[in-house]
Amino acid sequence: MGLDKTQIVNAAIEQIDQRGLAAFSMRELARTLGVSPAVIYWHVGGRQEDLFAEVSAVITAALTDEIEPEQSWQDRLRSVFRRYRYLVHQHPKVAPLLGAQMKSNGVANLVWVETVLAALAEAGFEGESLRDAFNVLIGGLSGFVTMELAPPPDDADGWQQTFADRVANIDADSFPHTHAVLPLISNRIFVLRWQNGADVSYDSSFEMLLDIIIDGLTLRSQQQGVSRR
Amino acid sequence: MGLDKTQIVNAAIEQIDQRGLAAFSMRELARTLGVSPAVIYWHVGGRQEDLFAEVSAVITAALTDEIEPEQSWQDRLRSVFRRYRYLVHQHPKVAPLLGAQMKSNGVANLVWVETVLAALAEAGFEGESLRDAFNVLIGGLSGFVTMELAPPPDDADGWQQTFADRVANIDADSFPHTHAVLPLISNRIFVLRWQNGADVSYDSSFEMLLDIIIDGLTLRSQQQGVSRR
DNA sequence: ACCTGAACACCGTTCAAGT
DNA sequence: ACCTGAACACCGTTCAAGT
Repeated sequence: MGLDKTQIVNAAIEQIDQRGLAAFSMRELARTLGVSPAVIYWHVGGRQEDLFAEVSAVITAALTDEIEPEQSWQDRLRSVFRRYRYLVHQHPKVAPLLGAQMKSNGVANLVWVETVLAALAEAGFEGESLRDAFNVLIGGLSGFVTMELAPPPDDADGWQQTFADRVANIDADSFPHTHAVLPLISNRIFVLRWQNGADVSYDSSFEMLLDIIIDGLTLRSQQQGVSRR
Repeated sequence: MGLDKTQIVNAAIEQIDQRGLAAFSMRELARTLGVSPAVIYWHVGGRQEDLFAEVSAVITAALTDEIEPEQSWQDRLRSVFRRYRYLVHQHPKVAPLLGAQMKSNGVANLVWVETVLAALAEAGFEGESLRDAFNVLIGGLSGFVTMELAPPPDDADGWQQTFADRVANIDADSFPHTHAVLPLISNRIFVLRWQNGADVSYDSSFEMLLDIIIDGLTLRSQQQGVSRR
């Protein structure tokens, strides 16, 4: 009675949550499981990527829970993408796997795809614009979460401090607009920050993007509807 | 007369372009430069992350070229994000560095930030909504490009074929909406694809997202303008 | 200032062999 | 079916020493 794929995947998630993706290692994982490295390969398939795909699948498994079919298509989309963000925030250090590796996001669950496509079909999208609307949602919103949770470097050298200082000393003559709003944006906009979305809230920015996209899709679905008649 | 930081960074870009980010190695880079590994550390700073940051900086250096100040703020934003996408597409395999690593996207150039903030200020954004508008643009649009160019696994095993087959055989009863539009979406939407944006065009999806965001910001800037008077 | 060589402490992955 | 042990071919990074 020994190891189990589920246990291995859970241990991997735990290890990533703690030490981060960059520090993850198959051998270290084997060590914490008290087992020879080869065991992991035996249970999970030939490559590290297979394990990462499993990790992604586990984290996104609960994506479509709590979707109520009687809601409007807009509200269903809101729910499912808010939930995506919520689930990834439970494991912020896994985020790059979901956003920036195709084997992982290819595994993602079909119920999710079906839910989004059903909502868009109900809205009246079809053909190429259905495809585009789908990609707008996933690319824009999952993309946002990926950027939001992009991992900072390990701060062995004092990178955070150095970068914070650089930001604080941005030249007012060369970059007047930036300088003028520095207290407002410092460490709180994507390019000028030394902490990520695990430490600084991007809630209101995400909500604004979500609103803009849903509104934009609503508008375009009506145009579609009109042109079909 | 020897090596130079610029040469090292360029060689690194070339190596990533060819073999991909996963296969990148400091030692291999040293080998192709005909030099001891230690040399790279001497020229570029103590860690691989420093080299990657330089790579990112080079690729995004030309971001704000060709911006014409007499254009409307909407058109300037369109230009700069289309150009972002264009530049990253020149080096698709570097994309994860820009989207999913903070040290890299922290380095990104201040002229870019200034350009975006200036456009948003002209639109009438201020305070928290300025911050959100900025994050909506970078998070949504750069995030889209990151997802679009998420690298597929090396196809040593026949992952592409396997996945393509899985998609082709999606069950019509369990996933009716997905099944109904399969020919349209197969390999062309983010979750159901085995190639990425380097091989399959996402132009129209990106343009739709760009339109939606600019339109949404225009609307919200007018509401801001009204409330200020 | 720039480079070499060697060393340290690791990796991922495979494979024969054990039970 | 599940696991061990050892092996192969690598890594990133540092440091003394050379010119």
